[in-house]
Amino acid sequence: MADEALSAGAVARRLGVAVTTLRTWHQRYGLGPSEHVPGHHRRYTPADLARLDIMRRLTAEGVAPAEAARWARQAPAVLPPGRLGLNRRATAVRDGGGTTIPVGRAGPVARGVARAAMRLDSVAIGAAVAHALGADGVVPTWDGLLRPVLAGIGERHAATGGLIEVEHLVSRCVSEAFATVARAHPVAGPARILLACADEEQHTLPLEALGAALAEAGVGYRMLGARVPVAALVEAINRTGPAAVVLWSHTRVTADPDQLTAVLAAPRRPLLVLAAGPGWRADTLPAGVVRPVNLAEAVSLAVAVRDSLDQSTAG
Amino acid sequence: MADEALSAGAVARRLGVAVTTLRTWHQRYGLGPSEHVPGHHRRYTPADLARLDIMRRLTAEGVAPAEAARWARQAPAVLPPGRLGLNRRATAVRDGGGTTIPVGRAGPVARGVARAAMRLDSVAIGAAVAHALGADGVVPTWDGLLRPVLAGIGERHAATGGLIEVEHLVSRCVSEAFATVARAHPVAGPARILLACADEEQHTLPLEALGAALAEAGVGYRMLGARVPVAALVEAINRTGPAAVVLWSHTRVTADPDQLTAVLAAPRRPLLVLAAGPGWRADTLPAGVVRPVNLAEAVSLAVAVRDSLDQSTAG
DNA sequence: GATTCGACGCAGCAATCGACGCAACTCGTA
DNA sequence: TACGAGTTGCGTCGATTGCTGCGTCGAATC
Repeated sequence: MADEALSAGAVARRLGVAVTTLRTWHQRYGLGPSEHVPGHHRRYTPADLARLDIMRRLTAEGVAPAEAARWARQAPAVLPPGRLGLNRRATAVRDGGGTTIPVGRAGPVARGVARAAMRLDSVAIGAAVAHALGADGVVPTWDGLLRPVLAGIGERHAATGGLIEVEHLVSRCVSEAFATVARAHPVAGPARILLACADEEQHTLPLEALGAALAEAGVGYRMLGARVPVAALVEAINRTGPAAVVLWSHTRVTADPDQLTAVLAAPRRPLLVLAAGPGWRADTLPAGVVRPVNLAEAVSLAVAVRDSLDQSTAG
Repeated sequence: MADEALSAGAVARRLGVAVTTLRTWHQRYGLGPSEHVPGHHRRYTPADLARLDIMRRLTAEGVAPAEAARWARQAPAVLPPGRLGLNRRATAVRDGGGTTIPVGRAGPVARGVARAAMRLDSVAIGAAVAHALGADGVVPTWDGLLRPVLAGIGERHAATGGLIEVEHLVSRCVSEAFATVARAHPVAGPARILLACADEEQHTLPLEALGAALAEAGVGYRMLGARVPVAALVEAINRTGPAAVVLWSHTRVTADPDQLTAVLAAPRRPLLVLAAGPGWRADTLPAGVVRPVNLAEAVSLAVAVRDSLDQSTAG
């Protein structure tokens, strides 16, 4: 029970900064004990300590102190990437065979989309996807409907070599649906999140899903699209100074960690760098890069960044 | 006191222009912070930001920067995002260069799109393109606006090697706009036209333009998308029995005439086979293949096929 | 008596300042 | 068709500004 309240000296020693700095942070950035009577000693609760720890970590990573403080002040400890378990088990429904796409137990809607895809019926695909997006939202639709269908097509394609036209057709329809969602949710503020594919990477759909989810959540973003060379990515970062950068890599060959290193070494280093997609290997990622396991996790991280204002130096 | 005043860098990042440009605008057009002591840092108030936003919006609409600045300077600081005057050039103002995309004499709207593209401002691009599509229709917009801009980007990309991210961004925006057009014109009848890229061909945009134009004309079509192998194309033809097939090839390497031969040899041979795109060479095309020189020609051919078909079945 | 408080000052460094120049685009003219 | 004039965005350079961490000092707190 000794963690009730820490004195300023104890906190300073624990964080590795001077006591005076702690006072400065309190005065300049409002980053102090939540309950403090002027003139009396500061007593830091564990929550205050967590805030200060975020501040310390961000400044250690090169984020400008004022910005780091803003981030730390309004962060309800979002940095630990918690597991958002959502393995929803569906009831085992048997469905007929024929020339279809394996969708596993993704439900009847997925099966319907798969059949429409085999018919090359883009109207039906678009209608079904749009309806699902409107009814369930982007993230559930992606996880529960689109990813299973696309995975099924991919599986089939890998096994038989055919079905390429089906894959393209579904991709286009899904892409259109995402674009419609994004257009239906215009975002007022400036775009603080940059979405880009890794170099040579041409799978844009997951990034578009993320974009649609962000638009749904009211977060502005900039989408660079497929095959972004490192130089172009760094230039875009310098030009627009995003708070977060999401780099998507679908396969291992496009997941060159040097791209992430280049992003981290940019003059205007983003607050948050996300390495998304199955291509990245966790053990080769440079320090300071977060690897979301989920669309949902990527969205929540990006939403958390939204509230951080820019103004790198002006206080 | 946090968001009262923005630094120059923060404003530049928010607008998507370089910091030096901001200073230039201040010096040349008097478009700077209302209270600024020479030698001291510039602090932009929300009102100043609103002025700059007017400047940004006007330039994105194609207004010459000097004129846009004049407009923004004497704006009552509170101009909601209403539609301002359209692309009418009042006085003969010379329009300069800078780091832009050459659009030739394609008009102020093209220049506005080019400027917005350089700023990676997808919202402005999408709005301008959507407005042009709605006002002028697909074919004129493609020939008069989109193709010049895209050609300018391509030229510049070929010359300098950069600008890839701009190219992707514009492509995506245009693609979304086409999709929106297609969705706004639902076609009742069956899809009799099949649109496909040649094998290994990945430029989809011209095909999407054709699709949007067909939708606008009330002609149903099926879009297969990029990189369609010959086998997949033939199978799709057999499965759906289209009256016309459009095969797009952008570069010469993807324009293998054997693909056209295979289409002509399909069990359900289409009434009309179009070899579209600059990749095809007229002297190597098999007999029975038509080569449209234009988007307009492709559209009119497709419309003709539809009409003749309707006559034969319904008459 | 040890520690912390608020206030103040100082040195290092990143961002910005003003000035200047360059390259590129458009347009009028020869 | 070629070329010069007018515009425009932005990179560069040396100087300046202002943010940042921390030390110091007299008074107050524990």
